[in-house]
Amino acid sequence: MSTIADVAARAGVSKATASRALSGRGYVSESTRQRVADAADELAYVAHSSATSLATGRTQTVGVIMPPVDRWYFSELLAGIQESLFALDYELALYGIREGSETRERLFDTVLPGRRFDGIIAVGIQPSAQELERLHRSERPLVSVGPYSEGSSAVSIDDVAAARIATEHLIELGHTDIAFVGGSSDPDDLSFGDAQRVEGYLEALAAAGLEAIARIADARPTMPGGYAAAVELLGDRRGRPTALVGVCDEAAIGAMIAARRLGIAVPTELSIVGVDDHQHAEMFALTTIKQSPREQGHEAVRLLRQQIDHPDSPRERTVTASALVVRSSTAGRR
Amino acid sequence: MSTIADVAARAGVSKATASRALSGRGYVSESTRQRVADAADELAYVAHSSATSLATGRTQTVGVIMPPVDRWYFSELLAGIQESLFALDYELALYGIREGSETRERLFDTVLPGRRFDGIIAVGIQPSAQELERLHRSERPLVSVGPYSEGSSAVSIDDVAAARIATEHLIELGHTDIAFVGGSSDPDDLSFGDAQRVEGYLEALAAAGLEAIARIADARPTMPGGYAAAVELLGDRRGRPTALVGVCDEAAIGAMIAARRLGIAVPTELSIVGVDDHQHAEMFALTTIKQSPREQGHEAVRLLRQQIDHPDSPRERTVTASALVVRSSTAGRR
DNA sequence: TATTCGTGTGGAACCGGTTCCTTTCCTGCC
DNA sequence: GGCAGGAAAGGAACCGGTTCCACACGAATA
Repeated sequence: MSTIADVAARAGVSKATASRALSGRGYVSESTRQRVADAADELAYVAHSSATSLATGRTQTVGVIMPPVDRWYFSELLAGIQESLFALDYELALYGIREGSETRERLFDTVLPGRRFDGIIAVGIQPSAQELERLHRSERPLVSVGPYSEGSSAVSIDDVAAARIATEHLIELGHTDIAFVGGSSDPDDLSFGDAQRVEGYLEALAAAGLEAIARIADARPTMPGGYAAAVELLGDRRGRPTALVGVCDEAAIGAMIAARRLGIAVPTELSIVGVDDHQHAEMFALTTIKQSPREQGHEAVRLLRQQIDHPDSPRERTVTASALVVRSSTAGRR
Repeated sequence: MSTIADVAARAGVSKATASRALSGRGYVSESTRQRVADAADELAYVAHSSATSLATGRTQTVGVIMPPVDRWYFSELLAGIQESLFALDYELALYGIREGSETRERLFDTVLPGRRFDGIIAVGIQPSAQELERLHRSERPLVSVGPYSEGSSAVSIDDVAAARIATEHLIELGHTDIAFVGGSSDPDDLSFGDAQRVEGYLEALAAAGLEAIARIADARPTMPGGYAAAVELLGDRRGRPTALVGVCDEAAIGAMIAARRLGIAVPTELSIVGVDDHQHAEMFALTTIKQSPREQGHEAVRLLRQQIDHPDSPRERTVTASALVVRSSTAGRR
């Protein structure tokens, strides 16, 4: 591998001039710029990123901390972040995080401070006060996706509103027995956004004076999770709700499949609404609240770059809109 | 942020000694080692990774190139790679790649040579001869997952065998009209493994003298893809096959849902078998061929590390086993 | 007693870039 | 003709680590 000294020697100039010629900063005559460029080409020279970042203090790398990407939302979000970063010539260092593991500790204590990332994107993470302090002390821009904490930029969907809108849709259709699929008795099991959705569901019920009928079924936010919970919920013919809100589309689809197997017609006997507008929602004709995680990824990068380029610019919070998409999994109560 | 010079000054020793004390290499008396450790603690010192890698030539970073993680297989694989790398204290730099984009060119020409990765894991990528040459010239260990190319280690599933076993299972059950869901008329649309699966299907038919009945339905390897293809395939009551092989479980499940909607009973009227043992397979009682992408991720890292630590060790190829898991989506032909 | 050897430590070079500062040269203006 | 100022280029310092080498010291060996 050739170094800039090799390039300089070949072009007959000093390292300083070669560096200026290649970066385009500072005075270099057109003819030598060309000579240096040719020399670099011939040697297939590519700057050593560690050397560059040591000299400049910028790593051109963004650290991304997120839960396992096995849910559609996260994989889409990651894709969005990836696209934007690649376009801006930033590298993406990925850290998976399992809630409550000691890996988390190591991450915040050693890894993040050691790698001098130009910025950090934290997805669905509610950092502890101590962790937040460590992050802020490092003075590096931080954008969080999902939870919002004072002092850093954030992009979030209004999960409360999303679930509220979904629930209101059912109420408007005349339903008075509406269950929620995808809560959890153990709040640690619930990601931040999911907890907010439970709240939105409860809010809508309360606003309609229906708080007494609230029923929250424990379920992981996955298709099998929704399936299992719905089997239980719908098994009792008598006490069965006439409508369901899924914590996410996966859970809602799982519930829909369970209903079909139990011979319960959707939407005539049971209305179902989800949240996300998952790629499968259309195929199941699922009424849902549309989110665009990919665009949220783009937005997160935009906010981060804003802070990297203008460290003194104020922190921003983007709340992306949620729109009801009515398909045919919901109908008026008979 | 404090540097090793600060630590050395505080402990009253030279930079050299401080470095040795912290890394544990070379002679340092126990008492000074302790003093240095204390000083580092007090200053919350963490080594600057760019400086370290410039000095040592190792970056403690592995580059991972993979398709978008929107398929279960890839997200599981990524999780496996992530776990193993984190445990070994390596960073993971992620690059998404869309087939045939010019991003790919930039990746191989500039990004990969510039970042001095200690190793590279390429997933589902068939590098061109030129790309391969660039990678090898950089002398960095390369492990590919999926495709296998001479001169680098690889971990792959035997996709041909997997689809063959799946097809043979149906043949043994007496089926003689077996279609494949998830081919593509445009081979560029097909990832490497998917193309192999088509081949395995054809092989099994040929071995049973059934090559004449081969029918391959174009479909993206997703649930909606399988659904759409199956709707078309099963729409014609007369010419409809009695069994289907899905290119992956997602496609197979999509087909299963299509069958249900069309009122075709599974497995009595239609047998379906998939490949992967996706997390949803159990819920749909899908007979399938089990893969363990997460373990493949672990294995890829193991192979890579082997090459990083012992550059002269021979290249290895691990082919992970596939086992038929019989559930209740397949039955004998009536 | 002189030599060797194993420890412990510091100075300085080095990794490969970037950038500050200085010098030289040339053009334009008073 | 003298001087200011801008363009072009090189020398050297610097970023923050690691490591080679030299040196000092005490104990063991000849």
